Amino acid sequence: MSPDASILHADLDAFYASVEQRDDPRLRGRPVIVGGGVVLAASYEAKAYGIRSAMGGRQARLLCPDAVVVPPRMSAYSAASRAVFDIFRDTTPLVEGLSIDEAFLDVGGLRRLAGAPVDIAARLRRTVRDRVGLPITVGVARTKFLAKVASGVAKPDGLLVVSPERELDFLHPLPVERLWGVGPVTAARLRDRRIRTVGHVARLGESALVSLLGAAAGRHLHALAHNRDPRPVRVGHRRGSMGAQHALGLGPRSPAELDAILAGLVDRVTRRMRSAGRPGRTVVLRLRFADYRRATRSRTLAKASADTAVVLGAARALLRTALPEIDRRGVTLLGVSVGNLDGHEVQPPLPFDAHPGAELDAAVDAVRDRFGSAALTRAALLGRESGPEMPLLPD
DNA sequence: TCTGGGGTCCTAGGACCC
DNA sequence: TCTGGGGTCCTAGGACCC
Repeated sequence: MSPDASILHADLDAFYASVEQRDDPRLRGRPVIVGGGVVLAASYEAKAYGIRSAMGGRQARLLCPDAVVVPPRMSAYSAASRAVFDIFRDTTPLVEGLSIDEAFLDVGGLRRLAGAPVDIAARLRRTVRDRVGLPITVGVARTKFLAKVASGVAKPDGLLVVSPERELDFLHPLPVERLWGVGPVTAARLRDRRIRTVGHVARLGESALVSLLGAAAGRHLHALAHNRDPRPVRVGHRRGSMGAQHALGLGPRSPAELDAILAGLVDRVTRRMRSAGRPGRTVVLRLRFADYRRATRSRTLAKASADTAVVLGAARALLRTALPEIDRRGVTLLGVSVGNLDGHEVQPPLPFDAHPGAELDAAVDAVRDRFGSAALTRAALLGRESGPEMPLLPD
């Protein structure tokens, strides 16, 4: 890991809402909500009223009746994202995208060429503002995790560098919710133990955290609280699954309706898989019931496929098995995703007599059973010298 | 806070193999 | 006759992220 604070986390501010304000001057300076049923993004003017992403639309309008609600324009956001990522890649070849609106950039090797990380970050922010017209916040630190925390603290439209000698001073007073991987459930679990800040987490032993949160989460949190995060910025890693889903509302649905929706979802997913050249093996049916609890049903194909008919066949079989439960509980969301992209074909086990090494395996087992492993080793050594006619199995 | 759409990673049990 | 440990794959569920 570089001893320098040279990892940037660049994060567009209120991305969808900012694109809307950029493209329609009447929206600038006003509270803007993107998305109707649910808030996909809220401008900072709307956030001031307590509106957050993923909030119900009704609740949002109650908090701020004057907010302008606009439908999402995904293609405009994709285009803006591509333009911003082009600027990222002009800055450094080491760009790791995290989502449509944020990325890590490693600028460690660029000091002589492009200046100190803080100068590179400032220039990056200016360029994104000038060329794409969007506000972006950049955090700079020695580790990915800390760079992300820094950008979160610096938002909106900010720049924050955490120098290596001030890392824990910066980190420890922050609330635990700032740690990557601490959501509502984990935060509540920690709060019950009076653990409220990152500093409190750091003072806890790793084993205490592991027993509280499980092995992976406990070790992960312990490491982050001490700013131990050795992960490098990785270029060009590909996603492991692709999916599509559709929310349904509360009305009853006939099996024929569900089947039609399912076919539409599979068509969308397999089109994307084919255009990406990424066949997959594990078909997952995603369900949400009327009580908003979720369930998945999955099935793994012998061979990876991006074929509509093949994936639909598997999805239909899964839906059929779920129909009784859907009947009882009602369904409010249907989704299909395909994982195990590029997964290798699994060879079915060969029948005993077709297995090329089967006789040898049986002979080896027989020798071990009757004479022990020492005899087996001796036989193997002799076998190597004397060739395949060496009798392994005494009659 | 009454509910979108797209993902990631971890856990845990069972099957199966060596 | 009884007793092992380790590894992989599959399925299902859950927490979390943007």
